[in-house]
Amino acid sequence: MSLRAGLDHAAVIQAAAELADTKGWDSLTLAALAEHLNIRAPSLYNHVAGLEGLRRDLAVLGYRELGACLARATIGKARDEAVFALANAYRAFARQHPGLYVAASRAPDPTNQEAQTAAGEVVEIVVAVLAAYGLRGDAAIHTTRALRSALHGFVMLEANAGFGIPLDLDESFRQMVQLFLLGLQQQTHT
Amino acid sequence: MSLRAGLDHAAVIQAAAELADTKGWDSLTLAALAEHLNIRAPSLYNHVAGLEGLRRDLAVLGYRELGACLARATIGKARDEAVFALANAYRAFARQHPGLYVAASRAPDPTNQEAQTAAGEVVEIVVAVLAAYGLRGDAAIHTTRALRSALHGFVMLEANAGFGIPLDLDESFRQMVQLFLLGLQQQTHT
DNA sequence: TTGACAAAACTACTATCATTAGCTTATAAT
DNA sequence: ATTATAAGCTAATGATAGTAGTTTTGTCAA
Repeated sequence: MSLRAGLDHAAVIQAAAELADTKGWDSLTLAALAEHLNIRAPSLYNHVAGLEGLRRDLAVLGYRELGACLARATIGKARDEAVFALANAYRAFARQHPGLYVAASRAPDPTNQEAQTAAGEVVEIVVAVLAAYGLRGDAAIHTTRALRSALHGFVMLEANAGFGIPLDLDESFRQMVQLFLLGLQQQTHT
Repeated sequence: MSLRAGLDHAAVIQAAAELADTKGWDSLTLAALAEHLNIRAPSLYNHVAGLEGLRRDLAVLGYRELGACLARATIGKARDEAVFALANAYRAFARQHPGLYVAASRAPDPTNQEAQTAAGEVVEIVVAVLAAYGLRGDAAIHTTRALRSALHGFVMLEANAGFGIPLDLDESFRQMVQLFLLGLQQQTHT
């Protein structure tokens, strides 16, 4: 075993993701991360561009993992079945990776091509699922935004205990997706 | 003019709201607030219970102002007209008061009756608007959660520049509310 | 095998911020 | 006028991010 920690960029980001998921996004500090990795805080600057850089890099990991999760869930499915699978996978990801999800809910760095691509792929999956309803062009974008808003809003409110009343959240989520699908059906009918 | 600043709790919270709205939620620090008020940071502890207490108190102001805003917008309206008015007022509030909105999107302090009441009144307005569609009991709660999720998700994504593509956001928002109403109509038909 | 180089880690330091403790003084009620 | 309270203050501590400069280690080529 070497005396040096032997970290690289990926290992640091991975450790940061674990820390954010277990201790919370707000508790992800360079000091805590350094302690977790058994190095001194300034050594982290060899791998990430400060706290902001760490958060940006974590966002990219978040886009990728969320995208992979959604792709896995929707493969081989279509229309309502695909939408339900997408929605459930989205919510499951946010619950299993609360810190990484928050990281991924930040806007991708406009100057970073990798970030743009990874974030774009998440959107593409939603667009692809909705394409089965005949949505194209602007209509596809508007509807994608609606679905994303509902999913994002729900998981954020859930994570923040924003729903006060103790009524089954699983059922609320199912009904929300169902409501979206009913509306979609009506909209594409006309 | 007195030598003493003569602040009280309300004035401090009000100043904090302005600071959060103009400089951003993350820039709301006790140091910045104290400077803005021309006092020293420790003096703030005469009015609020630290940074966390300030945020909790700001949340209460947020619930109240948001509730008043929504009530004003929906008074004298019913059904689809009321839902559109509510949604537009909700989004307008989040845009005009980005800091206060973030404060209000935190869960109300369970030990603070005032916070619970203020937050509850916001939910009550949404429930009341949806009551016109014959929703009662659990169904009303599920549907309220769906609408809140969509609204919250949209305004948060909008505030974080989360919608990458440069396509008219006003139109996206209108279509999202329309989609919700179409679904609602279908759901309550059966 | 050895030696040089780049990377990874370190120490030491500064600045900002939240927070506590304890002191001072303005103000308002008596 | 006196006094009690509350609003402000200074001073100090501890956590954190970040910078500068140094040491050390692993690797790779001579």
